[in-house]
Amino acid sequence: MCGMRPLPGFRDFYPEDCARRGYLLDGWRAVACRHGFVEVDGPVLESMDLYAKKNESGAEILGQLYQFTDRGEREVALRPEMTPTLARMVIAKERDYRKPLKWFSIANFFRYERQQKGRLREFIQFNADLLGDASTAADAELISLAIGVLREFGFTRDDFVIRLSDRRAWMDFLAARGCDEGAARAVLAIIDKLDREPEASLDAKLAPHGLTVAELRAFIAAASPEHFAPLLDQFEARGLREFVEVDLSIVRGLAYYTGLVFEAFDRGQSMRALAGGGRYDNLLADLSDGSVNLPAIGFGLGDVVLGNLIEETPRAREKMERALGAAPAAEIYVVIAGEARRREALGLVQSLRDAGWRTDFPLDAAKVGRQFQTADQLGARFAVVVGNEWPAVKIKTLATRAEDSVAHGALAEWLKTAHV
RNA sequence: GUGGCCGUAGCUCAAUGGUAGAGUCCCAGAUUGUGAUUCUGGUUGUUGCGGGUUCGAGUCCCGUCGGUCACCCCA
Repeated sequence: MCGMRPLPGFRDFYPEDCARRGYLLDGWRAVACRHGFVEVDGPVLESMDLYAKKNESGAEILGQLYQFTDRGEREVALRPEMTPTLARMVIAKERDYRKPLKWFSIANFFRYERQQKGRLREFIQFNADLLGDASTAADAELISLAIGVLREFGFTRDDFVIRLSDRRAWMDFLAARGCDEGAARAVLAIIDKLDREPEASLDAKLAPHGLTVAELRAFIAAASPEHFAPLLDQFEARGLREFVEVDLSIVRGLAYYTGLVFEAFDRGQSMRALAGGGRYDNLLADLSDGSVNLPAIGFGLGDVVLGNLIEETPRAREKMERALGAAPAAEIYVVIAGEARRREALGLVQSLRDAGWRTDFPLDAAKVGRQFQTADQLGARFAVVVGNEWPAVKIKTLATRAEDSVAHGALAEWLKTAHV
């Protein structure tokens, strides 16, 4: 009310929302580290030049920037993606690091677009990039990370698939059909819409290039597996072959991709791509005017679509709920049964906290029944009752309602054995 | 930027153009030290906002803001 809502496309994170977000970020970070990637980050605010330089033709992209003039008269923008920042960082200090670079980042991004399912104006994205290695082994390593991230949340081959494609296959095909590079780019944009636009309208767009939808579909259907055989073998060796398939209809929208491109989809096809990426072997050289020439491959994965798919997939949702349930607001609730013992209870609370237990207690005098109810609602495993029996305390295991009694000095030991 | 649908209590939703309601949540209590149920009581509304039609508008019309979905775009 009172107009005190967050801006369109922006989110408040209440405790349960923060817990969910933490679950996603922890999973991303854990899997990336497990794959030998290290974390990097950059500023939320960047100079406009960083984006203007990369997208000479991208007036559309510039129009989606949160852009303004700062108090120092600088033209700046909130970051809409990680790649320009990453490219700048790599170009500046790449000689300080052994190759290949295996970097990942977890960052929030801002795009001024109308929101819809799976798309907001501020979102969080996991980005991973492998730089300085142009091999198929590097391709497989990066895509395996994408698979690993999705599997981490409980998804299986029944839930998602990575579609592999290669722009070089298309460029060779189109060159053989007489398209120059500019025409080929235009055709790629049309291929990107194959399933979304009526065939007749696509045929009309293809006519100037001497092509038809039928011919494109025939090429997609005839996708030569030999070309992908070395890559597919890498997944075979990792036991991940079932998570990938070749699909040349994937071309991705960005102009800077130079070869392999891929997208992750939910098997139900009920939402937009979960993740997408590809090779951009020329970008660093282009941005650094040739001074840094590193091949690179990377992908991004957003929190919004991933969160939606987790909610819609029972196996994944249950896994998340288990994880969140395992981290209650309090493990131990100290019940103060007699206010005369509040000082002793405070000392006990402090010692439990120092010992590493998530501990809570009532700030005000309250009925014992109410205190137990609070303990229950916080998700505590144990209630420790401090009252007349001091220096002994009662320990109640809330789930079983079993009660035990120990000297307060022996509580830490009791909890340690009970916890195992 | 374009279009469809939607906007009523904190939340989920009712109400033929005729007195704005239910459930839930939250708070308090049910003979003073034991939590899931139950019972009782209580708070909460400029019906998103602004105009218009009408004797009368939550309801119909226009605008606006927001939500949602699709187009555009997808880094």
